[in-house]
Formats: sequence, C-alpha cells, structure tokens
Amino acid sequence: MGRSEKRLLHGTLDTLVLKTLSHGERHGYAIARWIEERTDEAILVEEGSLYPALYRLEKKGLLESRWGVSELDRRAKFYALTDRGRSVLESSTEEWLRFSDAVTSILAPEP
Amino acid sequence: MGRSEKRLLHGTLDTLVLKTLSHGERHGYAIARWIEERTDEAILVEEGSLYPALYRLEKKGLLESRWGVSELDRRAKFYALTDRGRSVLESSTEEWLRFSDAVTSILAPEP
DNA sequence: CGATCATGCCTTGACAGTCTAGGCATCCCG
DNA sequence: CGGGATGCCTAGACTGTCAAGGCATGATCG
Repeated sequence: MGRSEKRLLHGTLDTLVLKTLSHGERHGYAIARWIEERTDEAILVEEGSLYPALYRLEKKGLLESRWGVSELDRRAKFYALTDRGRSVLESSTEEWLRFSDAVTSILAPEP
Repeated sequence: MGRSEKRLLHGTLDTLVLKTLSHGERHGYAIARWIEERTDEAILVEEGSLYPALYRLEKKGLLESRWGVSELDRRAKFYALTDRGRSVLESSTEEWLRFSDAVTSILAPEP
C-alpha cells in the first residue's frame, strides 16, 4: 500500500513495466496485477499511471502493442519489449540499483 | 551524477535531508555537500531542489532554522530536526526501505 | 431479473517535486 | 581583474503520479 510511497514511484514505474515484459508479452491489466502480486501489494499500480506509461513507452519505441484476446476471452492490448526497450531496461536497472544503494547507504548505513 | 536519476529523487530528498540533520545541526549548503560526498556523487543535490525542500520541511514543522555563521565565517542558515522531524524521519525511512526492497526484488531478483 | 464485482481500456485535471537558469553578496587566488 | 567557491534564494517549465470519472463485457449472487 503506499499512501506516501506514491511519490517514490516517480520514474520507477517505467522500468518496472519494462522488466515485467522481459518475461514475455502481457496486456496492460496483467502487467499491473503482476507487479502488485510480485511485491505483495507493496507497490500498487494505478490505472491512471499505468496506461499513460504504456503510451509513453510505446511512443519512445521501447514497446510494441497489438490487440488480442485475454486468457478470459476479453479484448486486450498486448505489449512486448522491443530491442531498444530491452537495452533501456538494462541501463535503467543499473541506474536504479546505483541510486537505491546510495540512498540506502545514507538512510540505513551499516557500521 | 544523475542525468536520468533525477526523477528517482522524487520524494526521497526530504528524507535524505532529515537524515543528514539527524547527525546534528547544519546549514543548507553543507547539507547538499554532505549528501553528495556521502554518496560519492551518485546523488547530486541541486540548489533549486534543496532550498524549496528546506522551506517545505520547516513549514511542516519538521525543521527549525536560525541564522548563524558558517565555518568559513559567512552568513548561513542553520537547520535542526524537531521532534516531529525525528519521528517522520523514522517512518519515512521504513517506507523507503519497504519500497526499495519491493522494486529491487523485481528488478534484481535473487534466484 | 437486477445488482454488483472483476476484467479490460482510456482520459481529464489537479498536484507535487524537480530542474534550469537566473539573481545576489562575499572572499580568495592566480 | 577574473573566476571560482561559498552561501542564499526564486520563477517558470516540466514531468509523472493520482483521483475520479467514463465505457463495455461477462460472471455471480440474491
């Protein structure tokens, strides 16, 4: 849950989405559910954040989309990583790890 | 450095500032330098982010300030944690750790 | 039958926090 | 003299998140 963690998500959602898709094609709704489940609901993905993010990423050429049918036989838009997306995922993962190490080293330094 | 890490800082700077002051009173400029040095320049604190943050935190009652003289004999504004600030620091540190664990568990899961 | 929930997509508007880019003053050093 | 470091501050643009709404379908339950 994250009333106040919402601000923390800033800039991270894109990377999480890319990572989710690195496991294979998925539709939007499934991406959100996967991230939430995977983090034990520590991160909630609001639709008002998700869909603009998907649009953003596709416009940047990091994702491709196609309309298809979900597991429950509903119309759904499936997204897949492009090569560029895969490479951006790599670098932004490194960035995150560097950044989060830096923050953690200040907030919770080990003696 | 963080050309692109800048977005990641969102919502984290406040906590970093509080943490810095938990080591004792400091003036603004020194807070910025301390965070940068402490993280090997992984996190750069821009003045355009810092001063609004200090103002924000003081307005919320998490900091107190007084004008004084720096180590180099210059006019400088010193900030100190309030009790409320100390307690907010505690909870937002926990929040950060929960959040960053969640993100890292997705981006860099250990098998 | 009607209500409600889950699935699925999307958009609008408000908001918060960061950045860029500027300004100001002092002091030191080459 | 010029430039850099120290020190503070602000205006405006920007970006990404959120809340809150809308839409359509199918299942479930009373």
